[in-house]
Amino acid sequence: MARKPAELSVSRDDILVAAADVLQRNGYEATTMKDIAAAVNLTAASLYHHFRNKDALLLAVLEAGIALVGNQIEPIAASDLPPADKLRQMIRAHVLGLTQHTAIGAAMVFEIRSLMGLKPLPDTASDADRKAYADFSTRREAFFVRRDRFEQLFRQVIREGVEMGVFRGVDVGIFTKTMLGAHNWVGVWYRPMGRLSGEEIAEMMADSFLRSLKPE
Amino acid sequence: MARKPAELSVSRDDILVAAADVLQRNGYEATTMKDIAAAVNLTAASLYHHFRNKDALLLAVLEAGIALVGNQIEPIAASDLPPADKLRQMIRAHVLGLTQHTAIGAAMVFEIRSLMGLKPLPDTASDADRKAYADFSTRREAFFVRRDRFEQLFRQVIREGVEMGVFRGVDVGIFTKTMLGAHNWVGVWYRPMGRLSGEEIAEMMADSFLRSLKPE
Amino acid sequence: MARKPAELSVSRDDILVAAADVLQRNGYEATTMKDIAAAVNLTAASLYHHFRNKDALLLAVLEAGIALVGNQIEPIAASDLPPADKLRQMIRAHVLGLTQHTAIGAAMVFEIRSLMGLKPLPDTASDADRKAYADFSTRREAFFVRRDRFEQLFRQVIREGVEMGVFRGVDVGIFTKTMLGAHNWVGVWYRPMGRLSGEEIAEMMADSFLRSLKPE
Amino acid sequence: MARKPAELSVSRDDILVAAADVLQRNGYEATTMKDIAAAVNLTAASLYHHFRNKDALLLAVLEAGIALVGNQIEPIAASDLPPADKLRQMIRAHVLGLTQHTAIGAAMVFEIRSLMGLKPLPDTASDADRKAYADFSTRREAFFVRRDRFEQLFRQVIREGVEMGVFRGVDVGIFTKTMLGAHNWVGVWYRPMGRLSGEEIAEMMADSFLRSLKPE
DNA sequence: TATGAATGAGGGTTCATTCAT
DNA sequence: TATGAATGAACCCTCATTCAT
Repeated sequence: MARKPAELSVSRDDILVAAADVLQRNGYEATTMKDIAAAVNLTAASLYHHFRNKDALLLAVLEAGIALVGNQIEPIAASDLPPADKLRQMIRAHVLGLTQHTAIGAAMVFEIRSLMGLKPLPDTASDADRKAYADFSTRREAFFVRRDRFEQLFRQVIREGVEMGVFRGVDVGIFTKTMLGAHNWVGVWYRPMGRLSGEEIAEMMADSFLRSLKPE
Repeated sequence: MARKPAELSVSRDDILVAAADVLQRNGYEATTMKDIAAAVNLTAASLYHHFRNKDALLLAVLEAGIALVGNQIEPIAASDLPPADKLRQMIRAHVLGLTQHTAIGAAMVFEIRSLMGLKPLPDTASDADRKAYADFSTRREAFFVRRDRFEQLFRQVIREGVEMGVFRGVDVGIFTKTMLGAHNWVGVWYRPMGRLSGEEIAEMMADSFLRSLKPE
Repeated sequence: MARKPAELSVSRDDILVAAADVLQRNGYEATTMKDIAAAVNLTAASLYHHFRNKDALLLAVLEAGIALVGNQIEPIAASDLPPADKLRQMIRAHVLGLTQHTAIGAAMVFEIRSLMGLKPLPDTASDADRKAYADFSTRREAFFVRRDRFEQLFRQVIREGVEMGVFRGVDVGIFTKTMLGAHNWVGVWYRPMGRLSGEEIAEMMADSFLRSLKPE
Repeated sequence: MARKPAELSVSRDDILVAAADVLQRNGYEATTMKDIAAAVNLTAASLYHHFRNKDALLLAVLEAGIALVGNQIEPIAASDLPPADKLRQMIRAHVLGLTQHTAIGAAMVFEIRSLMGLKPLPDTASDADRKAYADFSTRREAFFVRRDRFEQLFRQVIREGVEMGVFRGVDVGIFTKTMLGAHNWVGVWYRPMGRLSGEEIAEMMADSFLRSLKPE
């Protein structure tokens, strides 16, 4: 009534990767713990050794997602490249990242709503539950903060370029949303073995948006 | 995929009675919703039409229990009988009530701990959950208040008797606890078809405690 | 033992609108029939007088969604406007439509996955069930066909413009996906009472993409 | 990859004491092996080095409980004191014992039901399991025998006193149950640092019951 | 049409228990 | 001895759906 055969027990990260994959196909709500467990050859009960509950697993996937893109974009944004070059690189990095990790990328796009919609604690929660939830809430907040910060980075390059006159006078907010919407959608339609590589796609998208920003 | 055959759908009270019975045998924690449902020929899911959850069911049973004895004792306590007569009647009513409804009586004795130990809400609770829990908490508090008040009634007759000198100078608190302990235990050992009737037992117990109170 | 207060009993369309709204907030899987029913002051059971089941309701919402945008875009696409003007009008119509009906727009974006993931009929299905399922499948197919056709319309204007040399030589597929991704995302971030109107946003987005297509 | 800090690894008795304490608060069914383990700074798995399973742990606690009171009362009952003195001492010893070890006392009161309700062996049990179960059953039986014998001791003094005419002619069974019920309840309401000491309480209760037995 | 009561089918989670380390 | 990882079995509860009224 216990134990796994052998094959090097699964790590927390293995689960994360598999979970992202399952989530991409089914969505958070339609995905069962059993589904995720099966993807790593465990039982649902075993997942609870690695994650407190389903919500925590989702959060971990999304944290991985934001780290994935954030770690790429943030250094570029912090560099002192001129706006056009900086934006081009940021777009390329973003799109490329999403094509390389479609599962996590798609989770970022589709499952954030689930993270927002999570039910608060009932008044009946034990102290331990409350503590755990507080931790969870803190991390959830941190996630949203980082995500917002991420958007700010794009917003800033664009604003800078506009102010310096190297970009035309677009509405910074709308342009950013437009661009990020296009990026996000990549995770929906991109197929690894398709006609074009992620790099080519990233290049094309960067090109499109930069052309769009060219001053008259 | 639905419906009950016929036989006049079960009422909330039917469930309560059956639940008390199952609880007496197994205890709250060891009793499953399925057990209770089976006792009224329903499925567990159906119970949720009548009670929000298992806790609410327990509370309802206990409320019925306190009402059972309270409704009997309170009028007697409010009467202007002399202390000895009043106490005698109260004891008889209490013990008799418990022998007549052993299941509910036993629940009162054994399951209150479960009612106290119920986990508070997690911080994740929805507003609806919170509202429901607040209602539940209110009723739970009311239950404890009524139970304490119940004990006060016994305490008062005894104090009155002692002060009037018709009872010996016992420690009111200890004597009350002793007496109520003896009563409560009746639900544990009384068997309906036993050697003695509930009335006989009630009579004997009343007699014992009143003799014990006789002044030197 | 029934009856709704007054307010002219709910129509199928009332339900559709309300359902889209609830879906936008919670997503299909997390939305219960009770949620939707509550939004139109009905009970869940009553919904089944209007829709065969939850899937059918989803499909109806999505059909409404595709009709919403399709009915606007198709006539424009069929007109003989020059590519640039035609595309500009199509973008404006699409974005404007999505801002005007954010709920339905968001459903189109987020819930299609649910429509794809629906589980097949159980082997135990009755003939009536099979018939209904067949009808449902047919309509579902039609939905996807129309949706693909919708994308083709954009693809065609762009191809035409490229071939005529009025647009630069973009990769038609990638550019279309990029553009539609940006559009879709509008349903996610657009807020009715925001700083800019839907028309302004639509105008800006059309402008951006057309500039991006300008030949060197 | 193990080891406890220092503090002289836990003994079987440490676990017993801690377990009784946890049981008092939560009840057997609501108590998890993890709860008990935590109370002695172990993990649940480690408990299995000391007790075959959860049931065995419960039995051990109850055995300790019956020994606690039995070892006190049995010698008194075996002495040749006159009935009134003997009963007085027995009551005092019983009540005092329960106030001194409330946790074990409460377990005796509340958890015996759990010991009775234990589920039988599954048909799939191994021979070793069957053997262990047989041992367990034997010990469980012995426990109940000793507990019944314990009650008999009280019954006998009372009968003897009645027969000798030093006690009034009470119904021996009912009086014994009444008295033991009152005793048992002490574990429920007694609080160590309360207004009265365990000895004072024991004295008062003994006094009450002996007065109650005084012949007319 | 509308609904209350009922249910089968899960889904998330907990828990006692096992085993390799 | 001690423990971490794993698991089967259950349990509470939810939900889509049905049917009699």
